[in-house]
Amino acid sequence: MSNTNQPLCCPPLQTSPLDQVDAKRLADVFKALADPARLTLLSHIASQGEACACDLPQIINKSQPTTSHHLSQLVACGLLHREQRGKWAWFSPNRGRLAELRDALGD
Amino acid sequence: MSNTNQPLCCPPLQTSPLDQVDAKRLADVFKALADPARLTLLSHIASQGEACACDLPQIINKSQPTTSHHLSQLVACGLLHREQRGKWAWFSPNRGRLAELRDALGD
DNA sequence: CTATCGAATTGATATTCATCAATATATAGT
DNA sequence: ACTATATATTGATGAATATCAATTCGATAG
Repeated sequence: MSNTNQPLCCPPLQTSPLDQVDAKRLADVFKALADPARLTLLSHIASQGEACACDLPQIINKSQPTTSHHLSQLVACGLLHREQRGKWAWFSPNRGRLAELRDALGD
Repeated sequence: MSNTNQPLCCPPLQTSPLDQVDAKRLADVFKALADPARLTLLSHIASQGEACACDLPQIINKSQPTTSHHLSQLVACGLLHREQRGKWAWFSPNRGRLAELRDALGD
């Protein structure tokens, strides 16, 4: 999907009309936030600073594959970073991306 | 759906873990933003200050019923206000709600 | 090299959602 | 009341998505 290191897009929503490309890019990120389980994951990870994948199925009360799937989506749209440490996968928030989102919403 | 005049929810995502109720509430609003057509509508309306429904199908290049459906969703989650003026329906942004969303994302 | 354990992928299913054509509702003017 | 126009609702359909069980992939330890 999108390159996580590249800026997301666009001047603030309320300032000038979005063009088609930016609307699609933004929608893809909001899509990732449009699910209670993913919001819970993101919030949990962001408030801790980081979290091990091994602990996350219990946080959202879903199976391991489902949890993995949600995490992948958050990584794919650049909201989370993933790091392998030995056998374990650790996730941390991409606060820059969250700031970009805030800016896109705002004035 | 949710009461538009009531505050949306929750301390910032990155500050403390969302509880289930807040996660659901937030997800519902993000769901409304998770579509390019709705983002385009919101952005168009917010940058103009207001807009007549009559002009909006051409903005997103979709049918009148589809456009109406998208507008309803944006109103339902409190992102847009709707006002009837004679035969026409006018929509304006709920900037307060957008600010709440920004706060929910941010630090 | 093999066994083990954590995480991702595959395949299947049920649900949600975007979209449009057709129809209904509402508002204004004659 | 009747007509015309703007918007909403209904019903149907195809596409996308969340979820899990089963399997595969990957990494470490013996």
